[in-house]
Amino acid sequence: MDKIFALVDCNCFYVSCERVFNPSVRNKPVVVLSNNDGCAISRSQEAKAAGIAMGAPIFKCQDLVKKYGVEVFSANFVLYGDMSNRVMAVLGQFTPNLEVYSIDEAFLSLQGFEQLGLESYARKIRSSVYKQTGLPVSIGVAPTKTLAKVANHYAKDHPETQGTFCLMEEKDINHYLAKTQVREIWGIGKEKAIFLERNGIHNAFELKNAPDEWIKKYLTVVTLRTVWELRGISCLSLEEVSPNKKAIATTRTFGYEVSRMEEMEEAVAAYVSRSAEKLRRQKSLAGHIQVYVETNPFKDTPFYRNSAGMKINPPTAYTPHLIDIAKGLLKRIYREGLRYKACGVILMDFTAQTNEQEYLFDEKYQGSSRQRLMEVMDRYNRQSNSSKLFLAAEGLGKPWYMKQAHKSKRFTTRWDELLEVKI
DNA sequence: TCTGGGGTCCTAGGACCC
DNA sequence: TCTGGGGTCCTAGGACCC
Repeated sequence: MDKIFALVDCNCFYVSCERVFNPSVRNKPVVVLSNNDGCAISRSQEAKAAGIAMGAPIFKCQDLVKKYGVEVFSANFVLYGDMSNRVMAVLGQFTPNLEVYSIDEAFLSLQGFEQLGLESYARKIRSSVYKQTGLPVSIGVAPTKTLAKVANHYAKDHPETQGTFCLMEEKDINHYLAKTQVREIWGIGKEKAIFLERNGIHNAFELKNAPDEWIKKYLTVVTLRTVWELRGISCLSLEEVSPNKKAIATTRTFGYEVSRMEEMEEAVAAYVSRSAEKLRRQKSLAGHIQVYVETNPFKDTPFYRNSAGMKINPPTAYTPHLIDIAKGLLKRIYREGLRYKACGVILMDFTAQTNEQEYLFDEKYQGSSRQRLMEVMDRYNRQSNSSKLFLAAEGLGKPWYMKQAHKSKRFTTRWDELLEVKI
């Protein structure tokens, strides 16, 4: 039986989340900023129309913000993560086969639902998500994931579709592929688009008909899969169980430029802690750790970036041990007198927690009591939705912490931040 | 003054081995 | 003067995604 994929994608997700709890910004231009209140990473239609580009540094848009009365929010990922879970729960009511692809997107298998009418089923999904979460979504339906993306874009950009679009017939598919630029295809980025256009391939229909050998030779098997998907041959299947991560990174820019070693150490310790929490959540041990630091790349002063990594043998998920190693790595790359703008910690080479090996000689990090300590910290912080329990190495004040001047409340995950309705 | 963060996969090239 | 060939593993970097 032929496959049928639906791609459900939330419209300007972060902005829409803010609008659910703040009706006063519903018909206004709205942007949500990246960490540290840096760039615009989510924009309402009105903000796009006002000329605020995706990823634009907000300080460069102050004129537009003032002129159009743009409402500006700091990123509130706790809120967005919780809203995302709610959307996914609604989608789960409509199919047993669901892949959560990102915080604001999911692929659904609609195989077996044809007799209900794909068009009307998609409309039902869309209205249910809106009714139960307050979030608007667009839905594209097609025989492959890549074509579902095409259909989804069309639904999003054309109001007459009312947010849903099915692309199931060969004739329709060819028609819409001819109207799709190669750069808009899922999997074709800037570099590949330039290469394709230089070789006379401008739209998705032309790419669909390009010779396999030529694609494979110059654009690797990855793009060949994309081409097959455009032909309606499904190469990318539904990944219903999300596999464990192969790398876990915590990297941040600072609220201000940091020079002192002690502050750098605190930041590294804090980022190790965040990474190790995620590591333990997926029940893994890290066999390699990488630390990097960098100065502000936008300044005239010479840019410095350096990283150091180390094998961890035997692998561990014990935060104090990881912090010790990370601090040692930091010492190797830290240069006195520089002003650092960011640093990061990356854990990788994971093994399963059940394979934990005992230390033969070094007893400092050994023993089940250490593991229990981590379990207790994780459980408490998770249940209280906070990071009240943390290691002193992270520092108390965290003066280097990112700026978040326009942050909304955690309406859905904190009792003390619930939405108040005044009558 | 102010410029995000977190992932995956693939390839090329070097080191090393027999 | 002439100086093999094939395999694996690791790392860095590119390209892409949201």
